[in-house]
Amino acid sequence: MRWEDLDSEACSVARTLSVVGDRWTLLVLRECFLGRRRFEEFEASLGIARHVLADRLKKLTEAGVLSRIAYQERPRREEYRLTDKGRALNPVLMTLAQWGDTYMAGPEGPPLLRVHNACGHVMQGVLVCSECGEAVGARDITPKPGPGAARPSS
Amino acid sequence: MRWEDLDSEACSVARTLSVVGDRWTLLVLRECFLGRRRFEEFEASLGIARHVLADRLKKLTEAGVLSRIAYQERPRREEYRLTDKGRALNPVLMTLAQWGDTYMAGPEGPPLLRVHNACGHVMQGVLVCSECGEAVGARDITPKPGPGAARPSS
DNA sequence: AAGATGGGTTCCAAAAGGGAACCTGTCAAG
DNA sequence: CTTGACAGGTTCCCTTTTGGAACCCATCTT
Repeated sequence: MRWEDLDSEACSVARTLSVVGDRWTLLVLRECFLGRRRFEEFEASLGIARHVLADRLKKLTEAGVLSRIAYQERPRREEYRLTDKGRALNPVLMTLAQWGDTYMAGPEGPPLLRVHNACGHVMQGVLVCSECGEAVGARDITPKPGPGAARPSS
Repeated sequence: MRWEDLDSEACSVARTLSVVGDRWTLLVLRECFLGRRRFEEFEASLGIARHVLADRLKKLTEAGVLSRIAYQERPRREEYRLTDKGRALNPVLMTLAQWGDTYMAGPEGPPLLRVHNACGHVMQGVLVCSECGEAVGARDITPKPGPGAARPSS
């Protein structure tokens, strides 16, 4: 299977990965959530090859996850900012970070904490059911075909 | 930067991606959460090259995300099951799936729905603050260095 | 005129991936 | 007792993607 074909799979995970499932893309997005916006900032903080970075930024922009916005004319310079669609990926980054906090941190503890602005505490994100509000684990849910299941090779 | 060096980055996202950040790994895990366990099942449902699948399963097993368990002797056959560490990745898969449901689904809607066993409703996972219980968005949190920040090249 | 800056593009060698064929135990059938 | 099937890999070859470094280009600054 080719990587670009993933977006036509009848699976939202696969479709999402067709956009962000690349080696570097999620790290670029991590930098975005930390406030990074400029090409050179991404390069310096990630150590990514420049042409790979250029390619990822282009693809993320085409996908509507980032937008290029000029921050000065003459010489024209553009920076990359998260769109709403991009900010909607925050839960993915948070859950990735929390798994790393739990399973990949050294004895000192996690490298980065998250403070909830509203309540002021260091927090963890907890995934709860939108309907009943209870926390949900892997075994608490049952998958069921949805309306978009088995699209007839559209 | 080399891919394997990611686990020594002072960032939990990077460390997590050093385990699951590969093109195929998250799709293998999706299959695990859907109940797939055997080599041939993974191959058939993913269309992945066999040696790549063998490599990913080996790496996930070494990382403690999957475990190999014999389901018959003579001939010895083994299957791959999620460990607790692996099941802890469920929030990552759920948030990926939900982003895809929102932004990548066709007009028909998402291909797969999730039913919460406890309350019986079709649900979305909502990320809430562990301290105050409020839903958290990208702009509601402020990162702050944690105890494991800037490890002195341990 | 000689840098410096920001944001890329080009080139080459090395690594990873796709596809198909081949290998290894074990059992079942003829 | 040879042939086939099954599960789970491994090998081989060729294409695509990376990593790394060099080069390009428009615009200020000295």
